Amino acid sequence: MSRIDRNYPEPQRSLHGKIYEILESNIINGVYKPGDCLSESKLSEELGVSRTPIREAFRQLEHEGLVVYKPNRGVVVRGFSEEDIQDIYKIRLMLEGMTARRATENITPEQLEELKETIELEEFYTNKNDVKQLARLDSHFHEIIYIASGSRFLIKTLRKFHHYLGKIRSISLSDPERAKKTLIEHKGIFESIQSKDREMAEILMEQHIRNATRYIEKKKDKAE
Amino acid sequence: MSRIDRNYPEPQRSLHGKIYEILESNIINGVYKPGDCLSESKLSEELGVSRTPIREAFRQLEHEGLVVYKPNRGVVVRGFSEEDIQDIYKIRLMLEGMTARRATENITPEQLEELKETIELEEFYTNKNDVKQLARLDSHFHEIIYIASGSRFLIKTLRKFHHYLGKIRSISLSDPERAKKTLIEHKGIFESIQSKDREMAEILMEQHIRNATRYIEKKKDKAE
DNA sequence: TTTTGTATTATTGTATACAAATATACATGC
DNA sequence: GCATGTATATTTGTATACAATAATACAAAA
Repeated sequence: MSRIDRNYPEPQRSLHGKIYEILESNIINGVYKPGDCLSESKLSEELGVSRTPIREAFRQLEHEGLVVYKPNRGVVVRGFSEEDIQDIYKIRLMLEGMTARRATENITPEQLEELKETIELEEFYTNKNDVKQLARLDSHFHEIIYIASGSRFLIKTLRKFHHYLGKIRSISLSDPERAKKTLIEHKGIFESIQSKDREMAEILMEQHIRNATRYIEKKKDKAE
Repeated sequence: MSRIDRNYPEPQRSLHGKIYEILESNIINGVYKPGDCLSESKLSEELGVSRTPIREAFRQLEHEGLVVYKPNRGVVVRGFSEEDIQDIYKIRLMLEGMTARRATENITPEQLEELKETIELEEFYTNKNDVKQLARLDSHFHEIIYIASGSRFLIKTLRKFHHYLGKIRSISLSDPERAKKTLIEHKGIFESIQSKDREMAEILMEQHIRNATRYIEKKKDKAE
C-alpha cells in the first residue's frame, strides 16, 4: 500500500450512517410527510441494501423522535408541525444566549479567527445574494459558538435544532434585507465575543434569535 | 391460555429496547466506566441474544451520545464527568423555569390532580425517609410538569437530563433535611401552578433547581 | 534491541434465512 | 349488507452466515 493511500483514506462511513442522514433529511425537508409509514423491505429495495443497516438508521431516528416505533408494524414519520417550529425558536431563545456567554469565556484564538473568517465570507456572499452559501455559513457561525461553549449537551441540542430549521432559514436568507440584518447581527455578536463582553454577547445573541423569530412570524402573517 | 393471561399480556417489548435500557442504566450508574469498550459478541453471549438487537441498542446509545462509535472497532463508553453534571444543572436552570411557566398555561385538571397526589405521597414518604419512593415521586412530579408544558422538545430534553441525574438525586434525597426542603419547594411550585401564577411558578422552579445545585456543590465541597 | 512484514485471530459490517406477528382478502353465516 | 372467521401474504423480529476490516502475535531483518 502506498503512502498516499495511508494519508488519504476514504471516509469509510458505515451504511447505516448514510441511510440515517438520507432519511432524516427527507423527514426534515418534508419529503416524507407526518403519518407516512416507512417500510424496511421497501427502503431496502429502493436503496439497494439489506434491511440491517436500515433498521439501525430507524433506531436512531426513533431515538431522535423523528419517527414513532410501532411494534411489528415498522415506523411512522412524525415530522414537525408549525407549533414545533415555534417551540424550537422559544427554546433556542433560552439556550443560545447562554451558549454565547459561555463561548465568550472559553473561545480559543483559533476559533475566534474562524469566526472572523466566516463573517468575512458571509459579507462576501451577502453582496452576491448566494443563499446556499449563506445558509452554510450561518450554520458554521453558530456551530463554532456551540463548540466554543464547551458544553456537549448544548452542542448536541442546539446543533439539532439548527439543523431542523434549515429549510426555514434558507427562506429567511433569500430575502436580501434579512440577510443584511443577519450579517450585522453576527458582526455584533462576534465583536462582543472578541472583546470578551459576555453580557453583551448573550444579549445580542438573544436579540438575534428574537429577530429571526419575528421575521418568520411576520412572513407567515403576510402569507395568510 | 387462561383468561388472565389474555387480560394481562406481557409488554411485548422488543429486545433492543430492553437491551438499550440495560446498557444506558449501566452507563449512567457507572457500571461501565468512560473508556470501556463494549463488544457486540461479548454482550451477545452475556445476554443470550444475537448481535442484531445489540447493534440496534448501540445505535440508540450512539445517537444519545452515551457511547462513541469507532468504525470496525465497536463502541466506547463516554459516560459523564463532574463537569457534565454541573453543565446539566446549568442548562436545567434555563429550561425548567420556562417549562413550569408553560405548564401553568396548559395544565389539565387531571394533571393538576395527579400533581397534588404526587406531593401528598411525597409528604408521606418524606416522613418515612423512604428514599427510593421519594426519588420515584420526584421524577414523577417533574415529569408531569414536562408533559403539561406541551413541548415535545422540552419533554425529551429534560426527561433525559432528569434521568441522567438519578444517582445524584438519590444521594440528595437521602438527607432528610434536603428531602423536607424539596417537599416544601414542590408544594410552592404546585400552588403557583394551581393558582395559574406563571411568573411565580417559573421563579420557584428556578429556585428549586438552584437549591438542588447548591446542595450538591456544598456536599461535594465537604467531601473534599 | 528495535523495527517491520506477515499470518492469524477476533471483531465489526452486511446480507440472508427463518420465526413471529400483523394486515389483507375472501368466504361464510347472520 | 354486515360482521366474523380463516387462509394467505406481507412485514417485522431475531438469529446466523459470510465478508471486510482491524488488532495481535510472532518471526525475520536491520
